[in-house]
Amino acid sequence: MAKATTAKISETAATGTAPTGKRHAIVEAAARVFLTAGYGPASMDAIAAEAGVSKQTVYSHFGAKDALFEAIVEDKCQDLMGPVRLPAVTDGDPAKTLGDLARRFVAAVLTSPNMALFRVVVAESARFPELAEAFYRAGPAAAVDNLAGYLIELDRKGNLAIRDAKAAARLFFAMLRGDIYIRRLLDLKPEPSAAEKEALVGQAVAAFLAAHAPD
Amino acid sequence: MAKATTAKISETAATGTAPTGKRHAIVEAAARVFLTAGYGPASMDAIAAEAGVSKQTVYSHFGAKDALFEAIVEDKCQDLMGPVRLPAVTDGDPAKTLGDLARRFVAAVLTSPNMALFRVVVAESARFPELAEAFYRAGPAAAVDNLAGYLIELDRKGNLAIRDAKAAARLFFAMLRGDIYIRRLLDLKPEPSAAEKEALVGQAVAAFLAAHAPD
DNA sequence: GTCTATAAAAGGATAGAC
DNA sequence: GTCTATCCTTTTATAGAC
Repeated sequence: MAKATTAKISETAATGTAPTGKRHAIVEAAARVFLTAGYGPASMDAIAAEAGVSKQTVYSHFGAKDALFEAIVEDKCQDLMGPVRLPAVTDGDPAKTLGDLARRFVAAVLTSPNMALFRVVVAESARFPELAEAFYRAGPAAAVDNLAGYLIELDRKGNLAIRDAKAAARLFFAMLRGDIYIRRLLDLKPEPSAAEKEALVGQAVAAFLAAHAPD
Repeated sequence: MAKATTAKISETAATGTAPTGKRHAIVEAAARVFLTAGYGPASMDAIAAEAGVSKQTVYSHFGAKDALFEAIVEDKCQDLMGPVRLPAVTDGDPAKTLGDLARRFVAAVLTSPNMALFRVVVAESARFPELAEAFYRAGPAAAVDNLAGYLIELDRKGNLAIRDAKAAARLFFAMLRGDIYIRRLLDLKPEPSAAEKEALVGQAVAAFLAAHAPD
């Protein structure tokens, strides 16, 4: 409750609306509320309270509830694919490279915040089609494109036999999602343990390599 | 608007609340509204209007909104796994048997009504955990159990090398869901064409057989 | 820019007549 | 059992003072 009288330190920075620090607080609070409660049940009052500001301040910054929601989701979509990207140079053992990628994929994707984001985007896909599109492009599609490039390379080298690189990449990630992805979506299971993740990775990589063995 | 004066024909049938025909109308209307709009936005007024009855009649039959929702979802969960079940005798070619199962799976699961059901169950998994559990058991889990039995049989006969039957069955269905399942969840794609389904089936069955080839 | 009220509407649930 | 009319809470959004 104790409030500093003059906390206006860094406000002449950005171009448009100055990030007074309150704007940041609103964004973080809105993310928490939207991702735990969902779009409908998340009230602007709850968001304002969580951010420690008045409701009018929220409206001053974002105008309306749907605009705030869009801002939050688009923001979260930014760092979806960060961890799930192959390194620039991939000259090692394909099994190891794919295993590393798979490990990063399950570690990032099955995370609770990530599942919460996906859940709310799915739930609101009818009302916010652009967000569904943005999520898919920033997440699954980006991952597929990234891997497909590597698979073409492996095919060229003769390490694997890949007919349709994108189809193969999709299959790879589908195997990695596995059944756990469904259970995570339905909130039936907590984040998998390290052992479970490793089992998932091992099964998927082995199956993928067997399915695309050369000759 | 024209209403028959005496439409009470079959009401002394069931045990508890008599299915006057209006109850059935309410169930069908509620299913439509809940599955298209989602739980929150689906208003009891809209359901009553869609069913052509008064709101009080809806409350007389189901008591509250959440009870109605549970009744609808549990009802829809009944016929989830109907098509996706192996026949009693499975003595043919494993590739063909698996292909048939896969075809029925994608035909049933990727259906719009089915996706709508899954979407709403996912969205409300926090508020209705029992429904999420019921859905998983009636759908994915039942499919896995059913297939796992057949896979054990194939392993015994030496047709395939299956270490963990349930894990293998989960992998099979995960491959079948593929990337399209995500796009369908996000409402980015309509129901896949026959050719797309066949491609999905072919890819999954081939990969599965390769991954579990004996020797 | 930020706050404290307040307006205006929607929706879940109930009362009481028939 | 069914309907019409109503209550009451919640929630989005705005008005006006500082």
